Amino acid sequence: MSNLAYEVLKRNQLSVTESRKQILELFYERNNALEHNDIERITGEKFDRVTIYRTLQTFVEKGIIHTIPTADNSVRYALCKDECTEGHHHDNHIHFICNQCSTTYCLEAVSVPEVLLPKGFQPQLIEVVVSGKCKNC
Amino acid sequence: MSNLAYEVLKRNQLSVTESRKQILELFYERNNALEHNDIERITGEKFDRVTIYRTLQTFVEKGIIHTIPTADNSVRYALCKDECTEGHHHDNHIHFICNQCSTTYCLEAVSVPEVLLPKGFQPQLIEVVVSGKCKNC
DNA sequence: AAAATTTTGCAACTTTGTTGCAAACTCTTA
DNA sequence: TAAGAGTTTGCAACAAAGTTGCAAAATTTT
Ligand SMILES: [Mn+2]
Ligand SMILES: [Mn+2]
Ligand SMILES: [Zn+2]
Ligand SMILES: [Zn+2]
Repeated sequence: MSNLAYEVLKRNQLSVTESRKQILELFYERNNALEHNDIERITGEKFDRVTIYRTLQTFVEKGIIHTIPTADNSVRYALCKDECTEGHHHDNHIHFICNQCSTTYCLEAVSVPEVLLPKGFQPQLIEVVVSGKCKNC
Repeated sequence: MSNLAYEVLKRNQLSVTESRKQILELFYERNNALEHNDIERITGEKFDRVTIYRTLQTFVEKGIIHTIPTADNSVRYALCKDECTEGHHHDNHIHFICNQCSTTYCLEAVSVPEVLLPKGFQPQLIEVVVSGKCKNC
């Protein structure tokens, strides 16, 4: 819905522009992770590459989307839950990357497991990325 | 020791060349993860950028080193344990990246925790990357 | 020591990401 | 609802990261 994107932008004190609206809508429609490149491809030539970079960066800063670490060096982005706010991400779920269709899922139902670190190491953030075969492959 | 690198290359049926020996020695000396860029910097202008790319790629294929996923999009490499062989990595440890000194550790002592996935998802590889403050910071 | 094989370095190119700036757009306020 | 202030966009130019083909150099085999 066009309205959701609008509301989210407003709530985050962002000017509502065509690029921001459409890129955000894309995330709501697809409901899985996207890379810069996907967005460029899907939106066609509509927005400048630089605009897409800047939009994604803004969304990350505002806590609207988060990045997902991958073994190859691509950067993927996915929607945050509502608890994330400017400068403070509170995502506590793991990620799944399908080796076949390469879809990337946020598995909100699976929370990050405890890990016991050696003496002297103080954890701040734990990222778990599982790869394998997804439910559709 | 120059000899260790030599042996490892031989065991993996790789021709022993200056670049391979020196890059591999670097991993043994430093004993933590390195990125392409580190290697270029440390070895000075001695080897071509392309050679470093190709050497790292070869080492990964042979199971001599493995890559470590990171949230920013840098690619880090670290030595594998002996059980890794051509085409088959058997690393079962987690990684720690220090936010202060940005050193990346393979925590061999900490094994990857179990994760229970939703129905339909079949795990093949689980990557755990913890970031925070390391034992030296 | 020569021949066969592999690796290297170079050049040229692609892809990815960054920056400064004027023009276009969005928001505010009267 | 129109002008002005502020923000965002697209372009150009650049920098960094990664890839490919190929001849020359090095390594391994015979
Ligand atoms: Mn996620
Ligand atoms: Mn490791
Ligand atoms: Zn799949
Ligand atoms: Zn540290």
